Amino acid sequence: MDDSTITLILEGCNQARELESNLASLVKQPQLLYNSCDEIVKVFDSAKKRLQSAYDMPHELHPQHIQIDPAILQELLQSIDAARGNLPESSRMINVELQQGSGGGLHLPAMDVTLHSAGGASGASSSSQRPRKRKENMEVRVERMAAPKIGNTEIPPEDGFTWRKYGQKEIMGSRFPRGYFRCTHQKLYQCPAKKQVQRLDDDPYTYEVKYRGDHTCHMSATAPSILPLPDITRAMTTTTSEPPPLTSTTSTTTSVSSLGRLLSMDVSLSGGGTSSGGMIEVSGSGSAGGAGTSTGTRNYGKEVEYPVVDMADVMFNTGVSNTINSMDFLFPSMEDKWDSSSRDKKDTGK
DNA sequence: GCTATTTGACCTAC
DNA sequence: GTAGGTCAAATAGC
Repeated sequence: MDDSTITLILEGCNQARELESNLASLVKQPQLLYNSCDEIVKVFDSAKKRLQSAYDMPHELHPQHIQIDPAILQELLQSIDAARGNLPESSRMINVELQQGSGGGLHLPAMDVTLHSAGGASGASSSSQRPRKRKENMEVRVERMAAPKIGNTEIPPEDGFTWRKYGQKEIMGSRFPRGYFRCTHQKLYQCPAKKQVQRLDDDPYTYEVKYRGDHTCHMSATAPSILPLPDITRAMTTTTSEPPPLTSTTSTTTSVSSLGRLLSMDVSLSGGGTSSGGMIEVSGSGSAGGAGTSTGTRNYGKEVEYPVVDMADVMFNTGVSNTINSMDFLFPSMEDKWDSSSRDKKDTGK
């Protein structure tokens, strides 16, 4: 390997570290943050090209996939939605590919995500249920998640939030009952987020999860952990899973695509596309939708921590980082989260 | 004792 | 009137 390539890589690492050290201030300046990311990507991209030509590497390596806390992904999508702005309806399709991994760390199940406005009159419901007018014009997000095929398949898939079950009901025409959950922090932070979890009749190993309302618990200064958008690297792990099928999307110019490149995942805006297994499909005119995130969560009292990788790890897809770096200052500690949780007293006085 | 889950009853949109 | 959604008392687990 020639020295110039190594120099280039080191330069990229330096820029990444610089970005890391300035991240706290850059989060308030999205444009600068974008530029910094773009510069780093360019440097690594250049190094990659040199390696490709020098070692006769295939020009398109198998994309390695980063697993993202779905909650963080939601926030990412929220930002994407905001960035998308006035794009025509037909251009609002965003495809994000999630790969069900087999390596270490928390591996999130492949899932389909569909966003649509609950108040939208034109959007025909995918279900046969009659439309039900909501009291609040809340956005409804529908996700499909794979249930564990071993162990307790009754446990809904982890999604990065803490939920409290408040009801379960047999649904007409469905073999499985529907579970009703609301955010654990509903009382403490008036968080309106709710979700419904139901197993599919035709596929008991798949859950359909409907999310209503946005998490506001993270907006409180004392709220449990939530990550600002740029912190998505916090919740990413790399995986050496099987090469996925290529996504067929037509990119349009947007910061999203660069962000996707940065994250080594396929993120693009397209004028169409289909949703298939493992594909996240976002459509509709989302507003302030998008739930918050957390770096860890409890599910039925069990906490799961999301592994962390360095940005350089992300870029090189090494997935070998085991260091908790200085980015930590950006994130509320799990201790804080638990302190908050412990303050979430039982809802009394009903 | 505190918190989460279960589950029958009740409320509400359609 | 019916089905979906929510409440809240009872219960379980730590």
